[in-house]
Amino acid sequence: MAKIENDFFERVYQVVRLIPPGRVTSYGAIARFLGSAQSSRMVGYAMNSSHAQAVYVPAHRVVNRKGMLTGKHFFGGPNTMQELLASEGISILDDTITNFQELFWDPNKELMKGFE
DNA sequence: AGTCTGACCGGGG
DNA sequence: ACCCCGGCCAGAC
Repeated sequence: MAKIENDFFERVYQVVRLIPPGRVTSYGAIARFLGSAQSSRMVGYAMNSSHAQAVYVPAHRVVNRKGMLTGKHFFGGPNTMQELLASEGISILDDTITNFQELFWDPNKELMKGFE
C-alpha cells in the first residue's frame, strides 16, 4: 500500500504547510522542489482537494509565477483568499501581490538550506 | 480503459 | 511587453 508521504498530493500539502505566514510561493516552485518541474499544474490541482485534508493547508499562500491570486475563486468567498493574505500583512492590488518578489518563499532555497 | 481537463510554466510571435 | 500555444501528470467521468 502506498505510503502517505509518497503521494504527490500529500507531499504538496506538506510543503505548503511549511510556508511561513506573510510569505508566498508559486506552484512551479513547489513542483520543482518535488522533482517534477513540469507538473506545476498538478500542484494547483492538489490545492483543489486541499480543503478535504484533515490538516489545515494554507493554500492562499500559493499563487502563480506572476503573483496573481488565480485560485481566489476556489475559496469560500470571492475575496476570501485576498483577505487571508491581507491578514498576514500582504498587500494586494488588482488580484496581484504587489511586492511578490520580496515575499516570495522558494522551497528550493529555504528548505534545502536547512537540509542536512 | 480511454479521454478530458486543470488554482501552471516557458517559450515564441 | 503582451498574447497565444504546446507540454506534462494525475484524478475524475
